[in-house]
Amino acid sequence: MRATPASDLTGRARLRAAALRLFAERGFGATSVRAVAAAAGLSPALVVHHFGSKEGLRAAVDEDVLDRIGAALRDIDGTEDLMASLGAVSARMFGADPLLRGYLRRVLLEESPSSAALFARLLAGARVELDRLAAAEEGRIDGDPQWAPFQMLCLILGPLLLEPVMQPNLDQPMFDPQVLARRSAANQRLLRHGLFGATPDAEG
Amino acid sequence: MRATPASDLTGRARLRAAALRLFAERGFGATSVRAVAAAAGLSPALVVHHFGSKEGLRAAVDEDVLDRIGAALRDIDGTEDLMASLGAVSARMFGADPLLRGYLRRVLLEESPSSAALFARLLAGARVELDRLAAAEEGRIDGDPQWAPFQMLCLILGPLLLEPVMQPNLDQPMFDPQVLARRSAANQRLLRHGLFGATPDAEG
DNA sequence: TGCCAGACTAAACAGTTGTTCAGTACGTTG
DNA sequence: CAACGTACTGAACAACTGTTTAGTCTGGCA
Repeated sequence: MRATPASDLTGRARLRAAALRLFAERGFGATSVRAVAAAAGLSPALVVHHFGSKEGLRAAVDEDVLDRIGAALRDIDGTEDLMASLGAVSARMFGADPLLRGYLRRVLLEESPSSAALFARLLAGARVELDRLAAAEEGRIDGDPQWAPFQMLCLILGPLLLEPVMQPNLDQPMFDPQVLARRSAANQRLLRHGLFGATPDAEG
Repeated sequence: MRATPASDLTGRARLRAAALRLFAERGFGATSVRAVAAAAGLSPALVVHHFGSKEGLRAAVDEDVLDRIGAALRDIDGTEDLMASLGAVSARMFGADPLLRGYLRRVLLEESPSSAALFARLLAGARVELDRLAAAEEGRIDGDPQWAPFQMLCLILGPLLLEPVMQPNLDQPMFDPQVLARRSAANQRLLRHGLFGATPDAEG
């Protein structure tokens, strides 16, 4: 599928990749065009040749990242198993690439068209997911039904956003597939029964 | 004659306040010393005179912010009412000042001594809070007891971190005291019984 | 073969960056 | 009074910023 052909190892792609890394690590404002070019082993002038400006480079990186996430979300949309979908969302989206996580972190906490679009999509997904969960459960949501999807997103996105401060307090890598699966199971348990399980039977 | 020589309207304090605002709005890397000085109506050279360097200024702002938060947390430590404490944490800490929220957002998502110290403190608080909650409930935690406090922090910090992307999807100001109280009640309900309430009884 | 579009570069542009320096104003202390 | 420390300033510093320009190289097409 993803061929990664030579055509995508061109200067343009190298610059975008280097920018993703540096923007994720240092932030957009603190990253110079020269630093990006140097990291890609290319000339600074090539940035403006390919992307028009530094802002154009950011737009290209944004688009690339959002495309990747959009594709991951689309892949998941078909799933029917609750557990699998909740877990898969986290795994596919955020487990993948530490750089992607870092970049996403920065995107999500500013108000921009990109971030608004991404969050709207996540919110819609959370609502669908909640409906499924409600259907599997008895039915209606107890508390504030409008706030519930936001709570769900907090549980999913929280570890992503707080990774830098949470990780030092944990002994296992937060985005290891196994840990991630365990976490999404815990999230689901919390959403269904709260922390203090009403049904201590079932799953071991 | 300064109108109020009361130790905290001096140039030093004005610079710190201006820096807090600009760092919160644009980030540290994207804020120039000149911009800070101009916002405070002072000369750029005064920044280095008082704080040694731009980095020194950041340290001073960090210290100021963490002190404020530490004080707020200390005030709460005495509380006994569950609902009140969970709500009060959010209200006192984050409801207060939009600038503080913005700054905190940036601090929390990088790995630094400041952020590590702050999060460690929050984590300890969450554990205490959870113990209280568990005591009020029957007893032990169902799922992963080590992860539970992190989930709690996700619910509390999530809206803070995601404010810029969440707010456009809501019709009321997220950090309005009333909204905040409702949110913390919803969080507590979620933690106790999950989204699909087992006990639809009274509520305050 | 000649030719040209596109990838790519070195050098230079004007503006901004954090920081330094020399010096002024002023309240306190000797 | 003089001397001093401290808040504060404008001007200048070298280094860096994003961007421009003029030019070299290369692969494909006429």
